[in-house]
Amino acid sequence: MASETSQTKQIILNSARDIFSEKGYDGARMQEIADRAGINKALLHYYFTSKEQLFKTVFSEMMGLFIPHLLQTVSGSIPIRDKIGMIVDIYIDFFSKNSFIPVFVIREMTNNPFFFSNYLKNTGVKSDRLIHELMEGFHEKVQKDFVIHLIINTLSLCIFPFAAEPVLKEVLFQGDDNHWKKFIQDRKKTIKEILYNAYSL
Amino acid sequence: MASETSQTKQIILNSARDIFSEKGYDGARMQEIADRAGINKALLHYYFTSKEQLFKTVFSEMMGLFIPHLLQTVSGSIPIRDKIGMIVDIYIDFFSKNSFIPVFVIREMTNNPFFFSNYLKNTGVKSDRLIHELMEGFHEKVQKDFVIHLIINTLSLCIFPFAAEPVLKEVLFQGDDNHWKKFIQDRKKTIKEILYNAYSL
DNA sequence: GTCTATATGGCGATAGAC
DNA sequence: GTCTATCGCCATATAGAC
Repeated sequence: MASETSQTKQIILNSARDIFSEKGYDGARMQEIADRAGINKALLHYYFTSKEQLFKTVFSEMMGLFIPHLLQTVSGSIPIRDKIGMIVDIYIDFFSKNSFIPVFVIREMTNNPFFFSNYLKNTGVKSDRLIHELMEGFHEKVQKDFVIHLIINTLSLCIFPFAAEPVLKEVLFQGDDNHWKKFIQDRKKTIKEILYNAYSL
Repeated sequence: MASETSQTKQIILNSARDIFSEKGYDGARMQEIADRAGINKALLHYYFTSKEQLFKTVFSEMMGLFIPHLLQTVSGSIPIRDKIGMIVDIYIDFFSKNSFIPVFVIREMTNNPFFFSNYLKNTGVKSDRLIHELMEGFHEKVQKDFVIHLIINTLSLCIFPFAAEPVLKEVLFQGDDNHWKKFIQDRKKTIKEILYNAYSL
């Protein structure tokens, strides 16, 4: 029946998400995805005709987990200081619980940059409009590149630590997971201070 | 003769570096590496017994291109402000010319974190000593985590933009490469200002 | 050292029974 | 919807001539 169907499909998607996150598109094996889902390869191909189609579905699902919330915050009519603060909180909290996403996004964005920009295009995101909304948030007149630096600085400070987590945790904290978790929570405050300072907010 | 030998070997390594950078370990094909080197697969296996061995050689060679210079700067006896300034310049200049390295490092560090921490271990890098050297660079007494934030902030601001380059260039600059290059040169100044500001240097 | 040819295994995908 | 069995291809790696 229909509910059984979609349940199996969702189990496959969860399994695929885990494997693609861990191994990347090229490293992932359909067999491994099937194993983790507790089914066989044939059934996998019954629901998703190809590996690429499965991947695209997983990719869109992942983006949908945090992009809409983020866009809504950027477009909101609150002061720019609060916008930045909220975005930092959203990013750090979300990536703390889903630390595989930054790794996934960076790896696949370099493997196939058009998956990402097409996703944005298809969901109707206009980067130019977002940039102008942020520009208008400043009291004085600011240049476009000024705001782009702000965007990239925020993304860098929030995303990079998670992308590099395995090595940073190992090298700087000798693999101590509790220390790492505490450090990441500290980071919300640290990043906000840096950005408020840098942009006199 | 010996010089011919090592010349072929070096051509293979250059070729392998390009392909591994572009496609990652799993995406890279021995055939493609051989093609770009202008030889055949059999000869490739004559010089490097396995794909993994070839990869490890390339990886170490890449790390050797910028890690030593960086460590030397951190351990130097110059004021901390100058250290940070120099590190930012080194990173941005080097990655501008070798933009494949951040992508490569992030992808492979997540695929196999121990390649990286083993590399550091084998080259005798003591992260704890580096942290303490930086701590002593501040006039007032600072906590260890304070310096670790500084390190991660610097790495984030310098590395992330290159790791995300394909998407950022497409989404924020509509693929305009000249604008991107100009923007990256600006970034040296921007990053230094942010860090000097954040740490009252 | 460098080549052609081939072994060997694994992977994505399909056929077809139930 | 779910399974077993298998096809066809491609990738790494090796054998062996020159």
